[in-house]
Amino acid sequence: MSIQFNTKVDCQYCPIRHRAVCARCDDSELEVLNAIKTYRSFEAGQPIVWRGEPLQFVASVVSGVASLTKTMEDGRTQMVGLLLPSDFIGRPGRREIEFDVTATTDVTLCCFEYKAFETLVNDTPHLSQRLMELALDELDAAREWMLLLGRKTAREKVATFIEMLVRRSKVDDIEGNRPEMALPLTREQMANYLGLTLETVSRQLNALKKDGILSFTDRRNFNVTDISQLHLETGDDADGGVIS
Amino acid sequence: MSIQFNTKVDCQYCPIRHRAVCARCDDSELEVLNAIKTYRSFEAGQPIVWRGEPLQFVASVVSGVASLTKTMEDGRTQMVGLLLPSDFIGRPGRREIEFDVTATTDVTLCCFEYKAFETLVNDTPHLSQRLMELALDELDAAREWMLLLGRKTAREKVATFIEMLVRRSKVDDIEGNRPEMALPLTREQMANYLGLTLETVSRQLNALKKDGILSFTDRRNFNVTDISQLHLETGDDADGGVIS
DNA sequence: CGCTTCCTTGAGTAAATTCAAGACTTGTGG
DNA sequence: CCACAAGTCTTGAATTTACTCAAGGAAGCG
Repeated sequence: MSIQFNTKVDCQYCPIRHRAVCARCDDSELEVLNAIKTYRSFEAGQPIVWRGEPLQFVASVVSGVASLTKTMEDGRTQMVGLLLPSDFIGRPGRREIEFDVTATTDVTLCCFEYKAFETLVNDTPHLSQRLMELALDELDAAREWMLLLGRKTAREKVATFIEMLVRRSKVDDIEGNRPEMALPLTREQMANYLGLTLETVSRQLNALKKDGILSFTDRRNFNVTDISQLHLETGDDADGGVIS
Repeated sequence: MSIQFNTKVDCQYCPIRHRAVCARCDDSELEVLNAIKTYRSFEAGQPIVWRGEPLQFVASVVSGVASLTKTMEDGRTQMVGLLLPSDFIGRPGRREIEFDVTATTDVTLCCFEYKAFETLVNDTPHLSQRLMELALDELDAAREWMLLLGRKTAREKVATFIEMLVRRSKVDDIEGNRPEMALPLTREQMANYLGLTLETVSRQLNALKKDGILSFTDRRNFNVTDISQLHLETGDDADGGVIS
């Protein structure tokens, strides 16, 4: 069994307070949200929503990582989104989604009953504005990923994925030296995100290790040993704009 | 010089009236839009907006086709969106975009000055709701394309592209028999949309012709001779749900 | 007519996949 | 504590798909 995390944290102390759907809400709006929110936990591997199934709730990811995946009839699958803390599940006016949402690590969600949330959105510009921002951010991210899927080499894909993990996780980390990080996905899941096979992902990760860009403490935990070289490997800039 | 098309058509008779950003507007709202709109035309190949350049206007595509493309430093390019009539350029709160917008055929846009439109959106729920719907539609389309780019074969990619053209253009056509259609993109542009090379696109189109699925009157104009087989070739269904 | 752009087709190549075998990790039960 | 199984990951060898390179044909435009 996974760690349960169903104790409601007051929004004031919520780690995703300033990035989630509630980011623009004032104190009184936050009180309303606080009153109707519930926490739910999912173990790694569990489904959160099935494709085509009507949403019972919408939710923000509080901790952990969830994935959005599309599957073809013959089993080929493509991950079309990765939900990290502060990301949102569910869209106004869309009761069904056309991909599966799955917990890839243990996940805690801050949930709102579908209908109640919809009503609230209609009365709360701060919420609907933020939902639009989140949707546009996702659209930008999806298009960035289209470039990766269509045009990048295997090595560039893997480097880009690692760089994205570093960028997104820094939000939660204390400034300064770069702590060890965990891969929230298996080789197979990374392959499905990057449009590769699991063998190719494995080979490329080990190549980045051999080249002194990453170092691994075990198969899932690593350090970036050369962040500027990592950036060069993404193909995103001719000359590596150093990140940190 | 291309055909100019700068005569303002009254919204009432506008071909995209019921699908564009104005779809939900009532008569009085339409009057306001009608007063501030202007038409602009672009010849095939002309840039409409450069990446990073502040938008002077937002616009709906009235006729023609425009493309959104991302380019890497070394010249690799990926088309991340295709704008057909009724599609919208520009998003609330985002004055800059991170891709180039280019006319791929002669294009006519229904334009609104950026600041004026933004003000109007804030006062008009019918507009902001519709903008959200359009953004979510684009997000769905982007994710569908991620599956194509990451997991489909060259043949499936080309078949999917043709099927999408047929589906989207039917909107404007009279019901019944399938009229001749034009490819709005060169082989190279299709390749950039599909994550292929232009040679591969050419080979796959000719293979679909050889297999009796398409027939060409010239290089840019074709008929779908076997729509249900075309659907089978997209890989989207194990057994082809017949479309028409 | 000549130029340019677009498209086709062939031959050889390369990047990533497929297939296969085995190693490491973790948890379960003897 | 060890054996065993399941899941995950690595590595090698052969294969395949799409790419690259190259040449030439067709269409459009001055």
